[in-house]
Amino acid sequence: MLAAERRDHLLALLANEGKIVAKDVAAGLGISEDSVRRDLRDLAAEGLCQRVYGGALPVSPAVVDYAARQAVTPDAKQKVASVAAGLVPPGGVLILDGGTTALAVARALPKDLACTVITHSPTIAAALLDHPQAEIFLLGGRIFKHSAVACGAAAVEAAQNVSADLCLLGVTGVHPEAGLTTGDAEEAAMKRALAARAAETYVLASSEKIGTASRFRVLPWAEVSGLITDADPHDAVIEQLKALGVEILAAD
Amino acid sequence: MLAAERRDHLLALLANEGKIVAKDVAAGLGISEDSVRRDLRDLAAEGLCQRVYGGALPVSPAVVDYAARQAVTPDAKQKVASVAAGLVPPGGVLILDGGTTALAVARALPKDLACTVITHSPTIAAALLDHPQAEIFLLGGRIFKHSAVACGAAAVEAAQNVSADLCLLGVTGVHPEAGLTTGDAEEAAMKRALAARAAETYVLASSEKIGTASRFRVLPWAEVSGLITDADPHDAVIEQLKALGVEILAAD
DNA sequence: ACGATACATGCAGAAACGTGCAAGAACAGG
DNA sequence: CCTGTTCTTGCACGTTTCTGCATGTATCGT
Repeated sequence: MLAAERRDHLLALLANEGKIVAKDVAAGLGISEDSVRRDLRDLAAEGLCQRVYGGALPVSPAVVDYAARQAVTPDAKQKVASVAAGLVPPGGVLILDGGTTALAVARALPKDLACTVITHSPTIAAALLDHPQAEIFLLGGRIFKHSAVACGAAAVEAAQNVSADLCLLGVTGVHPEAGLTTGDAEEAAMKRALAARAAETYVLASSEKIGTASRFRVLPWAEVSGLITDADPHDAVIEQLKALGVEILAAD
Repeated sequence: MLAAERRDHLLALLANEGKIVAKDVAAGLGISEDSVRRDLRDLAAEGLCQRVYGGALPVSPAVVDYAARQAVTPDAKQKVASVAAGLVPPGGVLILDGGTTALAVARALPKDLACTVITHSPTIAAALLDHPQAEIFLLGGRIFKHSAVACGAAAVEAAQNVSADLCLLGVTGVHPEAGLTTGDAEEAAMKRALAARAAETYVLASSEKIGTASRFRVLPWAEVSGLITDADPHDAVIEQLKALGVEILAAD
């Protein structure tokens, strides 16, 4: 059995049965559990399944979204979001990325702040509906289900027509050499397009992302104004970033 | 049964029944009460449920509401939405307007329907995230807070670049002479732009809108394929519309 | 106040996990 | 055809996580 064939088999299984039990699949196909686990790990990295103890489950944006809406935002993200929200001046124009941290920023914006928010996330646009003074501009395009944001050519094109004072970007990896990274190429391109349209770009990264890198680069450090994080300011990685000239905004 | 699966099961149970009794679940799934209690403890820690003696309850009434909102949708809109959802063929391209009735349509679409939905409503885009087979295309633009949809020049321009088989339009007034009307000029223009991009246009209108007119005209009857409503087919206004050549799809 | 039930905690066996390693297959270049 | 490289795969190992049970404590209903 070819590796790619196995991969398809797993995805089909996931679609048909709604779950994968590593042990059963290994026994069924006559291969080792290690291979199954490796495949699942890869699929999960690509956002095609959700890895859980014992196997995998389908990525369920509904559940994620549902959980994100109801769950108390983790403390770290909350702190980062508060600091980020403080960067937005009255009357300012903000480009806000998608993702849970950015959503926390949207919620952290003062309810009566008169500003303009440009976003490619329908979730964030919806969250800002109860900010009566905020002008919301939505960037359209094909919705990328994994992270629930508009991506692709149309979205990038739409982004070309806006300009902003500040861009707040969420990423999955923050690494001194690799720069800012994320797990999907389309998303990386979109974030790049957003950052290019703002005078200043600040990155939102809770501490667990510091020192890690994902597959696709978003931006090098030269194009980033600063990093907003709850990580220890004396952390080795943070110190390295400071040496690179990155402004560090501590959230704690 | 996977641990994560069990967790989902608990959340689903919570949403559907509004409560969880640890003992019953343990017996039902054939696992120890300890495991159930541990899961509930974890879920509570994440803010996804409220732990109580003997089991758990939803964190807030809003949670049950979220799952049950489908049912909570006024009956009339629900019926209209069901009929409308039935018009969408597998593989079809649908333009879906904003508004509560259209939202009901989005929810009424079969979860595994492979179709493309084009919308200018971030709310509807978000609601469609849990339709894994649906391709979502979001039309961007300035968000009109009143109805939470993208409107204005940018949105109309974005609409020019798409084409669809079917357009489902919500309106506030349905009148034999006035045609379809709504309360805002920008919205009316946007709806017009959407209808122009689809081969067929059907209007969603629960009975209370029949025979009324708002300030701004959306479309004349000549450009509408049909009307989906729960109003009595023998209603005087409905009869008039039939005479005008409007196809009436009764929802009851 | 009492018994019954639910609970948290610690513990131990089992299962799943990640990692390093080596054997083998696939492949490119000479 | 041979050789070196890369990638895949299964195995072994130590580690982490899960689960059910036992224990003692807290809470509930009567």
